[in-house]
Amino acid sequence: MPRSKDESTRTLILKACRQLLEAGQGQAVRMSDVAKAAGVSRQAVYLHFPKRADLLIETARHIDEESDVDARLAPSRSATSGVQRLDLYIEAWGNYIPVVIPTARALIAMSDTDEDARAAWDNRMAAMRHGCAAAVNAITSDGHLLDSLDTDRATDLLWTLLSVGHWEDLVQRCGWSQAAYIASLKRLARAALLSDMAPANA
Amino acid sequence: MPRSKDESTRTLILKACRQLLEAGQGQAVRMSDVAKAAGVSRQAVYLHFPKRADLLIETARHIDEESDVDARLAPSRSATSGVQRLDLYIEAWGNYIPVVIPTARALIAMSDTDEDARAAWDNRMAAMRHGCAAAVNAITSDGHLLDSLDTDRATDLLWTLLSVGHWEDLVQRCGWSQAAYIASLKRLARAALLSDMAPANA
DNA sequence: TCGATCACTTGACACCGTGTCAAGCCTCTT
DNA sequence: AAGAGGCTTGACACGGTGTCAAGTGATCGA
Repeated sequence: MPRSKDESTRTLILKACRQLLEAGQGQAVRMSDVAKAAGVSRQAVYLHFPKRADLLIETARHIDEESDVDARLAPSRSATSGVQRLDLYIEAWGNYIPVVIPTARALIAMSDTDEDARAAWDNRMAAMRHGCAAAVNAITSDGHLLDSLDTDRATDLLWTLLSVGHWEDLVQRCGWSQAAYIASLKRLARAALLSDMAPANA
Repeated sequence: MPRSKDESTRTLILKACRQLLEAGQGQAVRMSDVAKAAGVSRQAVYLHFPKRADLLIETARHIDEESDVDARLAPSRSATSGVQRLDLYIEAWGNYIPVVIPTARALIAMSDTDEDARAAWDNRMAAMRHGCAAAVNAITSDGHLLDSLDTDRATDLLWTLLSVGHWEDLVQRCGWSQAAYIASLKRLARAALLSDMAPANA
């Protein structure tokens, strides 16, 4: 029974994996769990994803597609000022974090032991960094970057402020609402990057 | 052969564990590795530390003692202004992070699967938070806290800025020097917490 | 209609790291 | 001489990953 075309076994597994990661808070999701949840044998999972790392990596990609990550980032790309670009990027990425975080956590945990997982996560973080760099460049073009910062350092700073760890700390450990997180990050990023010459509000 | 008193087997194991964690960058340190490094049987390790989590927790405590963590924190406690207390606390904790980070990483990794490890790490973070709260309170007393923040939120913010994740991002992933990290964090914390009324330099 | 192939199932097994257990050994104490 | 403490040795159970071989049953092409 080769499955209906649009609900291929592969997709079924990815959805099951995602769901388990989102449901089982902090619990390690095993290959057998995923198989059971997908209504498929454990070996079927290995047929599609040779290693656990592959499954997690592909689950992350699957989430990217399902939640149209490109569309989320579009607004910031068409911003008309550096500060606006900064704000819109923070909104886009900051609101995407809660979507990927369960899978991201699993991937990060695997990074300790698995080279592929590590590379995949680094890749994602590099991509995110490009967005940061773009915002910093826009701010620099406007002449609003803090004098004491060069663009690389500013990018480093913004990148770390937007790290998933920071989100986890504020939202999950401190119990901030998502809205409060976004608002705070906008303030923080401005305070960290902008010179006094820059406009105080967007 | 019951060991010389000041180099008890227990201490030998703790030192070996610490050394392995510091040397083997990112490699998972196994119980058998520790035993071998301590020149002791694997069972001897289990005799002193029933679970791997116990070993890691005690290693962290051992590091605290060896590097006199209390002495490090003393200066910030005797600060004469809020801003100074903030600076001194950032220096104390920020310079301690590189000392504990290898053990901390291992402990954090275990937190995913081990409840004791999780509790131990949460404890440490709670203690760190108290230092943050003290600094925030001192700033508040001086009337320098940003109007839009209450003390809890300000503490949350400072606590997340001082998280080990933030340090890892800037120092390990972005390659910042420790000095640059400390300097940047002082700026960032001031920008995040202080009102315009506050003195610009310490 | 036969037979090949594809997609999956079943069940076994190796490997690794953690944690447990039992027996033995050496040395220091009384 | 007896005991006890502190360690060693070697075995084993368990759980999770990853592998392998054989088998099943639809579907598709000749």
